[in-house]
Amino acid sequence: MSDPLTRAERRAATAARILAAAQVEFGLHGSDGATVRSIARRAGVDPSLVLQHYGSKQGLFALAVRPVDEVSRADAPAHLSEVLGMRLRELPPETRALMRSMLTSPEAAGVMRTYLQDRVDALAGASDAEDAELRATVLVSTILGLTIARHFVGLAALEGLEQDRIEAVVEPWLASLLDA
Amino acid sequence: MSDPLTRAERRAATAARILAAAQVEFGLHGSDGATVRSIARRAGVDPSLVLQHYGSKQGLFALAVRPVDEVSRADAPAHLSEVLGMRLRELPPETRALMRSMLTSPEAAGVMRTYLQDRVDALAGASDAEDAELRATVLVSTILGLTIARHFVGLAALEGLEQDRIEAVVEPWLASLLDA
DNA sequence: CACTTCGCTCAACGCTTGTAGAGTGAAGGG
DNA sequence: CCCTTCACTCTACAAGCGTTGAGCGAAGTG
Repeated sequence: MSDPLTRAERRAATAARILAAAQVEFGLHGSDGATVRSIARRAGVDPSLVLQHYGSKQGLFALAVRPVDEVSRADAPAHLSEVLGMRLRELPPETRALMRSMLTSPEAAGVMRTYLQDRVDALAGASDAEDAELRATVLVSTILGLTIARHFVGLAALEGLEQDRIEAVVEPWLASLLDA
Repeated sequence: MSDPLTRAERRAATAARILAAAQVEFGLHGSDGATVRSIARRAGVDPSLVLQHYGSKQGLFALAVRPVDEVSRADAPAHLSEVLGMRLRELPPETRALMRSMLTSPEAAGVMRTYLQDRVDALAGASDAEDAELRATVLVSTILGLTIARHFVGLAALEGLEQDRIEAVVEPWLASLLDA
């Protein structure tokens, strides 16, 4: 069933375990609140091993919050409802880690800015209206706000799994911003 | 011109200076990143004096991020455009401090949740639609997202002082959410 | 079976943090 | 003018941090 793993494979496996643990810890406590020791504890490993693998806490953080590049869709607006749906569900670990630190870590803020601006550009490029970029920015900011309100602040109306009802209200409203 | 200040007055003045310094530092670096020493340095005071005045760093933080209670308007929706305008300008120090820490400090998150939920309730109470609370929550979350995108992430289209143009796009769009 | 490689742990460092307590010197009351 | 009060500073400590280098023991090689 399971082949005996080679030394390199075992090493790669623990490296991956450490990275996953780091994403969880950064996602729970932010880039400052999460410590090398807490990450190591979660990965079941000695603290110094974390640094042997990733050089420094900062290097590990940079990897942990790197967004997985999504396939850029031609039909950007149609892609929107999909993104909205994902942001209202459970967030993937690297997204959680990035968002948790975006207000206190300049590095995370930079990654977030680049990521969001890319989204804005893709969205604005699909339109040729006067205010295209501004409208796209407002739309992206709205999804950002909903994600924070849902997963980090915990506003009552966004809790629970009445996700369909939320999308039913939000989606047409978002669409109306681009049409106008 | 200036009356000689009594001892109590001088003490109160330095206390206020420390609180103001704390709001700036918390606003710049968050509740963890700001240190008692950095706050004291900014206030031109010894670190231990900070604690003699406010007991602990946490106590000082709690005071520093306490929202100034605004007069609750009867015409909540009309109040909206005013709030939106303020959030697009420079943020007051206590708001900046609160927002900076809302993702990494459970205490700040709690204060923010209460504050936003109050806004939602005031807004939803003015309507009697089916989805009133959900729509109010989405609206409040949108303003939150715009504020973060403008002041903390720095999306290009929200920078600069084209505030009027932004409001011209956003205000009617927000209003349409409540009317529908 | 001997020898090397190397993934991993152990122990320790220098530094910064929040906080406590003693000390100081000027303001204020008799 | 003396003596108390007290706003403020100085010094110190224990804890936790990121990071480093030496050592161990099992996996791989001949």
